[in-house]
This record gives sequence, C-alpha cells and structure tokens, in this order.
Amino acid sequence: MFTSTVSSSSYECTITVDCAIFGFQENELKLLLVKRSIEPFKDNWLLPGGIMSEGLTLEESVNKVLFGLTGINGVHQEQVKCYSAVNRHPVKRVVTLCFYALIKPENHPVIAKNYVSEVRWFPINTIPKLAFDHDQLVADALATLKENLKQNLIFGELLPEKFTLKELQDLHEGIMEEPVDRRNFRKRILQMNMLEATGEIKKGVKGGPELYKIKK
Amino acid sequence: MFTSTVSSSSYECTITVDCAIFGFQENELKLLLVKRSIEPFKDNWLLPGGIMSEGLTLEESVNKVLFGLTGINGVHQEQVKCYSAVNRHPVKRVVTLCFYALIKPENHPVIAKNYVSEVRWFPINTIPKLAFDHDQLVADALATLKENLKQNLIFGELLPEKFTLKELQDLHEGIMEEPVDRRNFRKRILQMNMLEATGEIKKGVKGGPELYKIKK
DNA sequence: GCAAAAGTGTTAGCTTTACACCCATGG
DNA sequence: CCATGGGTGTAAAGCTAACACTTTTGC
Repeated sequence: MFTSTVSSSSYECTITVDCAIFGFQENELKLLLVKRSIEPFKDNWLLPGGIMSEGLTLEESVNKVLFGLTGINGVHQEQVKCYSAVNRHPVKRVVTLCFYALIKPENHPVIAKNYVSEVRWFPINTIPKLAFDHDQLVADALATLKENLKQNLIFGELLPEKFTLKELQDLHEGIMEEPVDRRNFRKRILQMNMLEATGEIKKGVKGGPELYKIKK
Repeated sequence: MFTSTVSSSSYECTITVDCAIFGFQENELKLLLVKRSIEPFKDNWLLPGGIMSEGLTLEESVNKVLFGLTGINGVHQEQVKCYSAVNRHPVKRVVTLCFYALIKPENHPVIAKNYVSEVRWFPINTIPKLAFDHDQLVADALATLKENLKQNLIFGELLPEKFTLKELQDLHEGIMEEPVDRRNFRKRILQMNMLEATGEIKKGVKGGPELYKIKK
C-alpha cells in the first residue's frame, strides 16, 4: 500500500482500461472491435479502450471510455486481468486493466467517435489480428466469460424479460460454443430454481413454447 | 488503449501492489502481515504493499516491495483483483493490484524494514482488523487461492522435492480448511498422473511411507 | 395436413463418497 | 510389543449423459 511519507519516491503511470464487449446476435457470439484512425497501429482493429478518469473507478472509467468511442452506455463490467509488461505499448508505459461485458447489440447502437474510424461486431471465429497485445486480452476475456457463465448463470441483459427455454439454450450454446442435450439442459436449469414459468406462451413460433422469467 | 495523440488528456495515477503471502506451518495456513510504523493507520496491521516501480511489471514490483519490507525474495505471484475506489486511501488516490503468493515460511526468514515495525505470521483464523480495505483484499485473495488450488494443484514451493502423500494431504486440508478421506484423496491425486513414486521410503516416521515427486 | 419445434422420463455409465482392516515402523 | 500412521478396495449414492416419441403450432 502506498504511504504518504514515501510519496516523494512515487512513480505515477498512465492506467488504461480495455474492454472486450461480447454480444449475442443471429445465434452466435460476437465481439465488438474498433478500428484506430491514428498512430500507432493506425487502421488496425483492437478492443475499445482508453485512459482512467481522475474521479472515477476503473469500472466507471471503462464505461466512460466506451461511450466516448462507440456510444455504448452504462453496461455491467467484469474484471479480467491486469497487464503491465513494460513494452506493451510502443510509445509509452501504460498499465491496462481488461474488462469484459456482455450486451445485446440491438440495445446499443454503435457509432465510431474520437480516434475510432469504424466500429463493428465480429463473429468470435472471424476476429482479425489485433493491435498491441489485444489478441491475448481477448483470449483471456473469453476464458473468463465462459468460466463465469459456467458457475453462475449471469446473462446480464442478453435475455428479454420473458423468454423461452429454447432461447436460453441457444444463448448458452452460442457462448459456450458447444451443443447440449435439450432435455438435460431443461432439467439442469429448472433444478437451479432460478426461473419461474409465466403461464404465457410465446406467439409466432411453432410448438407453442412457454415463457419463463427470472425469479426475484 | 492509450493513444499518443490524446496524451494531453492523460491522467497519471499512483499504482500500488499489495500481496497476501500465505504460508503453511505447523499444519495450518497462515498469512503474513506487517505493522505500519507511520501514518495513516500507524500501528495497524495490513498486507505488505508499495508502489509500482518504473521499469518493472507489477509482478516484479510486488516482489521488490516485498523484499523491501520483509526480506522475502523472488516468489511466484498470482493476480487477485484490482481495486480502484476513489477514496480507498485517505490521503491520495491510489489504484491497487492485489496478488497472492504461497510460500514456505522456513525458506523465507522475515525482517521488518522501511515503514514496517513488525512482521508476523498470523494463523488464518486469527487475523486482526486490517488497515485500508485490506480485509476485503484478504478475503478475495483467499478465495482466489482456494479456487486455483481446487482446479490445478499448484503447490509452489510448499513441498520438498520428495514428499509423502500424507504431507500432500495435510497441505491440502490445511489450505482448504476441510478434511478429506485418505483413500479417496490418494486415488484422486494418483489418477491425475502428476506424481511419480521414487521407490524410496521416508525414514523417521512410522508406517514407512513412500516418497513421491512431481513428474517432469 | 404437414413440417417444425416444444415438451417430457428412463436408463446406463460415471463420479463421488463412505467406510474397515492389515501391515510397517519407531519408540 | 504396542502405538501410530501407511497402505489398500468395494459398495452405495448421486450425478451426468444418452436417447425417442407425442403434442402443439405456423404455414
């Protein structure tokens, strides 16, 4: 812990935040990337990121940065890992904390702003080579996301208030990138006792599936 | 990610590293704490910690800090979490990255140095109230340690080169704070296929237990 | 009415847990 | 020789994984 009496020896450093924003669309997991319009790494794709703000926590800072680059606003962030290799930025020493977030793309229209010339959702298997050490950050963020999802089932805002078990299963399969047996999935989920049936059925879809919601 | 063209808006901040050093001694898990000899929180116990160094990664920095406060040198560090609440330090904004390490106390004699008036190993259930938000850091570090240990079995330097299964089990039980069945433990461990029998038996202990070592 | 999706139970395999006796060694 | 700890196997329970047919609905 920093101590006031040794502040003369204090070394201050730029802290940045990067965020792997995952979204679920057309039944597959996607990642939001931005293209840099400036050097270094001009015209390269990378994770949206920027500098920590003076009066904000890192979680608040990353949301501010995200809004400033893409227009995305106020999403729940989870920490992934801190990266501090001395040469990870070619120009200046920066320490970065990486976050991930899980959002519904249609709730968050994106616009390229600031140093970003383009913002685009990439299906998870078509991610290009990224600038800086962001390939590593993405790999770590994805592993953390899957790990967290395996334990609890935090779906964030990915589901509408009322949803069918099929929708839930598609989400799971999309994120985990592996299929699961329908009956076993239903059993497992219902045993968790976190959902409650609404009694309503979803219209406009064959089979007449029941709608569920998350128990309060 | 930080960009050179926006460096005018860069906010630099002190980054500190704190470390929960766990040790195993007299068959129980202990935590190394230091007592501050200066304000704020003079005479309070807390985790050893200090400022990130200019040319070092955070992992290297925490080892430097640790050496400077306690004499402990070059131990493997694992990241726990980053803490960035704006008021977590009463004097100045600091962002802290917390680590944990797992060492063998007898390999690392400790000496109080710098702002530390005393260094002591506390059994995990007798930890006093700590300064700053270190109660939280300790709770998080312990949870991370257990989690990591459950998955892989990283024992760091806790075991001698050759050890008996009983020693391994005591270690496990001590860290996890729960007993396990001896036969089931042996089965599980040997199935992992990470150990190999040396053919030697340990002398000076009843029963004549076989010595194992970690497979290369 | 037919194609597509929803709903539903049972069984086999596997994993995990519980449990007791004999043997080797140190003192 | 005796007390302490090391070594070993099996059975029950719980969990996980595999699998097929009937019902509902949209088109």
